[in-house]
Amino acid sequence: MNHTKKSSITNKEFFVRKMTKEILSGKWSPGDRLPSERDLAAELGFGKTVIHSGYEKLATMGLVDIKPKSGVYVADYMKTGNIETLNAIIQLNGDELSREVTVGILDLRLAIEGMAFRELCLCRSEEDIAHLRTITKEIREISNRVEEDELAEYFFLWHREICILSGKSILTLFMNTTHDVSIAFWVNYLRMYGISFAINRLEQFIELIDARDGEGAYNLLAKGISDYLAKLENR
Amino acid sequence: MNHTKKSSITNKEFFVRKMTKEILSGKWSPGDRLPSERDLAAELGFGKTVIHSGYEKLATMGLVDIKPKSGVYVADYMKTGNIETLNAIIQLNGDELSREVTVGILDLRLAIEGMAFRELCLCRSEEDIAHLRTITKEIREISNRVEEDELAEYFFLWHREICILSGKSILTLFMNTTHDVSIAFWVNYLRMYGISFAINRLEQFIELIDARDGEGAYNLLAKGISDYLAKLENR
DNA sequence: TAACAGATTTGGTCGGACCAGATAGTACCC
DNA sequence: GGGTACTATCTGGTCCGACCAAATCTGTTA
Repeated sequence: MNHTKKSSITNKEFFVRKMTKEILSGKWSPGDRLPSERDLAAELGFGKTVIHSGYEKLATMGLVDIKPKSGVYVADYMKTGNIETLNAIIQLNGDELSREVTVGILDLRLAIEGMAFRELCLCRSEEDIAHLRTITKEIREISNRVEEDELAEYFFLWHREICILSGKSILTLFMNTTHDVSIAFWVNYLRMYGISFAINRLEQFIELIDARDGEGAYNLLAKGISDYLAKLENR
Repeated sequence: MNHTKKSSITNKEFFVRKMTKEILSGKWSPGDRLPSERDLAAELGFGKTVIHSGYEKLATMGLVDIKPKSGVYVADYMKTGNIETLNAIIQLNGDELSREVTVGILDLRLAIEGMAFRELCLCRSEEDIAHLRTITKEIREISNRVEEDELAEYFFLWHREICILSGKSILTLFMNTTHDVSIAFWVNYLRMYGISFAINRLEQFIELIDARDGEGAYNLLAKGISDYLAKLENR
């Protein structure tokens, strides 16, 4: 059983990817009944356990509805899907974000991070500032020797750190929920503005937090977002 | 194998709940290595498949990290968790929402639904208005004969309908992501304001959408949220 | 002390079995 | 002909015990 890409891919993963592609490409329509676990197991040569587990995964991705003792049906995922569904769609499209998706993400980021910035400015300690400076310095050091995917991850972690330091753990949990979709955004962002500009922006945020200027940090975030959207527009 | 509570509870559910309690109660610390699938299976008298499946579930809840061929480790869930983690925490606390969580949810709702209201006011058709009136009428009719949980579900669906009708499917996906946590909110809301007030509020929204007054709808939403928080404060 | 090789432990997979609810077909009765 | 009750079958859900390959540990060797 060789799946060409990685020999480490499991049968479950293979099945999940196969079905994801089939569903998102429109081979099946919402409401369609998918083959039973037994039939698929026999057809693909996998165990029923694998198909069962795979269907469960697809259900958490919002792509199928499992009706016990009845069957597995393609979900109306544009109505009932969730972030996981969005992640699947983005991955299939090769990390290309539509403008609509981008606007949606940035609106959420403004809500989440804006709140985090304000909270952090109220409670930030000297250690917090020092910590932010340290990880920013680290990003600058590694920035010219890592892939853009990895760098995007670091930028995500930097902004998540704001949520963590703010002490409002609920913000961190929401932030993590948008992880995959945020990475796709950061890759685009870094391509558009360049690494140097992006890191400078991080340092500007730190200065504002150091000065306990919550409104300033919020406004800088809002301005950065509207600039990005404008630049995206006349590209 | 009798678990006293419900005879219908599966071994997998039993295991997941047990581990969820143990992890969230602090019996294990982030980074701790949990017992191997085999050991737990032997200890609890379950099959290894059950434990395996249970660990997978706990991983999607963000409570554990599974390192293949190595072991299962308790995740630093307050840093790396997601919405699923939040759902687990809320369920363990008996659907009681802390003020911090409530504020976080409402901030997100304002971002998501506020955008949906504005978009809908730009593109709403006569059919949209008629549809909203219909489902609102349905809610009024069933409101005195269903459980509060079910009614909360209807209120969630009403607000999700705003996202769907707005045509911005990304908003719907985000909205669905907050489902569980939103239900907990709506139960609280309906208890606090009463059913009649809540339904009247829905009808006010419809009038504003009919008049294409996006700002008005946004402001009404924002006012409703700040009122709710204020009422929550001096309770 | 460092590196290699084998034994052990680990999560992942598999297929066969059983359960109980859903479903559809059939025979029956009014 | 239309409704009803029964039954055979199909479904997802669960469970077990065995096997696999990779990660890890251990003890020996150079």
